[in-house]
Amino acid sequence: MARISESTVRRLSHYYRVLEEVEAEGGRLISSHRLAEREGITSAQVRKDLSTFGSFGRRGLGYSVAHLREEIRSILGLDRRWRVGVVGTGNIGTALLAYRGFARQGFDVVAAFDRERVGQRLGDLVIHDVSQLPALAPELRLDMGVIATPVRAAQEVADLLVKAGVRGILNFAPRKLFVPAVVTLRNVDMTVELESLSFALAQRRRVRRRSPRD
Amino acid sequence: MARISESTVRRLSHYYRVLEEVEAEGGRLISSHRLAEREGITSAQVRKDLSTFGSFGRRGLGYSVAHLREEIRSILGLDRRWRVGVVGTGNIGTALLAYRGFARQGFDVVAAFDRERVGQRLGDLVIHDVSQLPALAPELRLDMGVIATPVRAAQEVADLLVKAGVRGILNFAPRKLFVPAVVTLRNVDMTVELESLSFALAQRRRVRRRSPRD
DNA sequence: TTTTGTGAACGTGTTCACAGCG
DNA sequence: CGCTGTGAACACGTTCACAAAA
Repeated sequence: MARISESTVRRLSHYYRVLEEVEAEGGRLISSHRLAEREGITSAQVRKDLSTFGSFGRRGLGYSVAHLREEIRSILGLDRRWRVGVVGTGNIGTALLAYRGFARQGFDVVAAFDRERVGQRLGDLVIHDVSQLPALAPELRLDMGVIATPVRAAQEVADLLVKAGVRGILNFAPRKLFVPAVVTLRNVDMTVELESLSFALAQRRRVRRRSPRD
Repeated sequence: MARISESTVRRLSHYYRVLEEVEAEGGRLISSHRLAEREGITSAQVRKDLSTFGSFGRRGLGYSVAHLREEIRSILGLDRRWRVGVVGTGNIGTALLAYRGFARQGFDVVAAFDRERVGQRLGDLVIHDVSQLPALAPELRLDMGVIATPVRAAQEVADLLVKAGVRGILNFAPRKLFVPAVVTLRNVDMTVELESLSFALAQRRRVRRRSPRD
């Protein structure tokens, strides 16, 4: 199979969500055009993305909503359950633990770690000290780890998670992390997003000043 | 000025953070090579990014840490303060309100909205009902809005923020929002990130199964 | 006739490689 | 000699446009 771009995978997530909605609304067929419309992209993009994985549509008709949803579900690996450990139980960590949507989509948070708050309950879980991660690793069998700690602890936690055998890490700390190539890393960096907004707003202002009539 | 890519701006944020660190460590000069190393990218990328905005380096020497940091600060619009309104005071909204780092970088959260919890205090702020947004808009003079509400309210809140005159929106709700072109929109979607991890992990497994000796 | 699936064309972002300058 | 700044080459993702199929 040809290499699949990160952007294709992200769009697959979006298609999946739209399909869930359309299905709930009772739609049975959907064209690439309508799917594209709801995501604000082109229909060619939708067809190209989907064709990477197979021929799911029927010419002249479109895609079966239920069937396509099921295909994407399988492609994204949402047809199985993933064991997730969350490190850091501040607001972000808590948000992840609280959001029922994740459990519904196959992500089970099976352990929560923090340096403080050890022993406290958080939902069904008891908070462990981060130092317990290596000892608990064999029993937890984590697939993924979420880093929701302060910046300064992030790399150390990443190392611990890697040693604990996770194959994916979702990092919320605003810092570049280094992990072995076999471990997949995704970053969510609110600082970058806010600064990118700041740039866009400052930029408009600059452009307007420089060329008031363009 | 040539069109500036989204990825260049995002890297600028990263450079900025590295420069702050290096400065704190007492470094006075930095080469594109060293800067690149800390971000895990190529030095050509660093030079290309920076050259979009000017010639900040000195051949044979590198970049002055303090000067480059200041230049990027100005480019990103962090040399002024932005008035931010947060809608939704669940875990995500609270995280934003609580994180001191934002205030330090020029983002002042000047209002918090929610449907529930109206009248409660959150830090320095009193929570208002979302319906009060139009009435409060002239006095608040918001530059940006953060949407940290449940999915179903997100588009409605976006419309309210646009009417309130914000020029930038940071959206945490996992749904495509439609806003006028003059308003800049950035999305943070944890669902997409988790599903992209899930894909990567499922993918490795598939690849391994298909070609055990490659 | 409608809509998919897909090569070809296009555009954008990244990397190369080296001239230019300190 | 070292490191920046930058055209040229390259790689990759997106859009076009149309043959194929229902």
